[in-house]
Amino acid sequence: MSTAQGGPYERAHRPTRPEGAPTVDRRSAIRQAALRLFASQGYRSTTMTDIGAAVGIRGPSLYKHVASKHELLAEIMIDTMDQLIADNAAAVAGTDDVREQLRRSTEAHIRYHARHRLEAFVGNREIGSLEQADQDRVLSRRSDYERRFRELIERGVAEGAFCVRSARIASYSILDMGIGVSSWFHEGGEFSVDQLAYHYGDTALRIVGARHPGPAPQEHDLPLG
Amino acid sequence: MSTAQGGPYERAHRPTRPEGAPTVDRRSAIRQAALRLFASQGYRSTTMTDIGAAVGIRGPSLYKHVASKHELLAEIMIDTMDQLIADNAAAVAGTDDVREQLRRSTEAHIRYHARHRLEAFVGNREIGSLEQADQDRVLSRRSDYERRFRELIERGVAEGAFCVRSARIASYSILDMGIGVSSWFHEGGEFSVDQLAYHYGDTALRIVGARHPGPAPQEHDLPLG
DNA sequence: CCTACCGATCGGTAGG
DNA sequence: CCTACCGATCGGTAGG
Repeated sequence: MSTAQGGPYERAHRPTRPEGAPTVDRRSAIRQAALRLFASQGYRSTTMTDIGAAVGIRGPSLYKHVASKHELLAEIMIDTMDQLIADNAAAVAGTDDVREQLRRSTEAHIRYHARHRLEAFVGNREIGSLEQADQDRVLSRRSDYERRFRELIERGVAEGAFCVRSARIASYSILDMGIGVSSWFHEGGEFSVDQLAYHYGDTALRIVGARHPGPAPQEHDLPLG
Repeated sequence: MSTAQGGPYERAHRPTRPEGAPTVDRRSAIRQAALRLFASQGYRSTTMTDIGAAVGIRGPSLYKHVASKHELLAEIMIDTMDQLIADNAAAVAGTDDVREQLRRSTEAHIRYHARHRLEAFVGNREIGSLEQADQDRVLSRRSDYERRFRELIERGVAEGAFCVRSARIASYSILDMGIGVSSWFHEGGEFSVDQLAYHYGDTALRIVGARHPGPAPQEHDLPLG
């Protein structure tokens, strides 16, 4: 059940590293190990002993670097939402065209869920494992993030660029597709991250029934069109 | 949150029911309570004491009705996949038109995820909590289910009815949208289950770039079209 | 960074 | 269907 067990031997009382230098490094190693374990075994099934073993120390020694197991999970999930929001802000900042903004927002969404599969996966599965205060922090960020997509689509509809019955459901559709990516994507498969992002950018535009820009309104034969 | 709690009183040593009659009823009550608790707290955080309390008995008494906590989870998840596959088989059986088959498949998918939110939610979150043999059973059914959508889309492309770059990704997109529904849908909201299913049926046809049937090929202005 | 250990929890069994 | 309880696990602390 445990992981990087170097075997029960040659472990007793290895002296500390050359004096406190790589402590910062150590902390991120712990976080990374925790993330991997949370993703593969679940938060609840991962023990401090597991996390310690993954970085070569005992469970109780982790408390020199982190305050608690909860803190590790909360940090991962809050940072994930902050990154998604920051990426989205950058995506919409580059253009005024609502179609292009939706394409870039979707690409950023997909890129994050493909490149940071584990963070996204844990972030979506372990919300209920957070303490109330941290759960509130994550959920309010998630609401912000969802609103960005919804309002973008509403604007597209208002401008006549998009055609959907419900901007809310269209935004959920696009977001949920991306969340799914974090479950099945792996590098080295049929598509690269960039190809995947571009593909989903197109799909998002299909979902919202995007019409080509230009002076003359165009016809198309889509359902709901 | 709990169900048939008769209160903590009048509980000590109630004699068994009129001889083995409602045992079947009891068992499904236990299963329903377990499902609710697994969904809200997670499998690992739900105790046999919790489940027992939800049906008005003590934890150890559950073992008169179920073999183990694992069995409860495995049953829920396997039945869920069997139901999805059966619904899909019924959906495609009613017509030969590939567009209509995709629409009905998507509607059935959405309907299940809206009507059986908890089953779908638990089924997607707790795969890692299953024992190996049960996990294999669930994953092989899931593969079957995914293949049905993928092959349907491949056929649509071959017939010239659909236009996608990757049938696999298109099928994941549609399936993942549905999975998402089980996270946010609740009855009494903006849409009924039927409206939601119809809406997503349209969206699926947009995703695959469905063209209208008929002798004359038509033009449209979709990306990837 | 370690060992020793506390306090609490939990799935399941024994025996009635 | 109950109480009593076993065996195991776990997050975190004490003290070095």
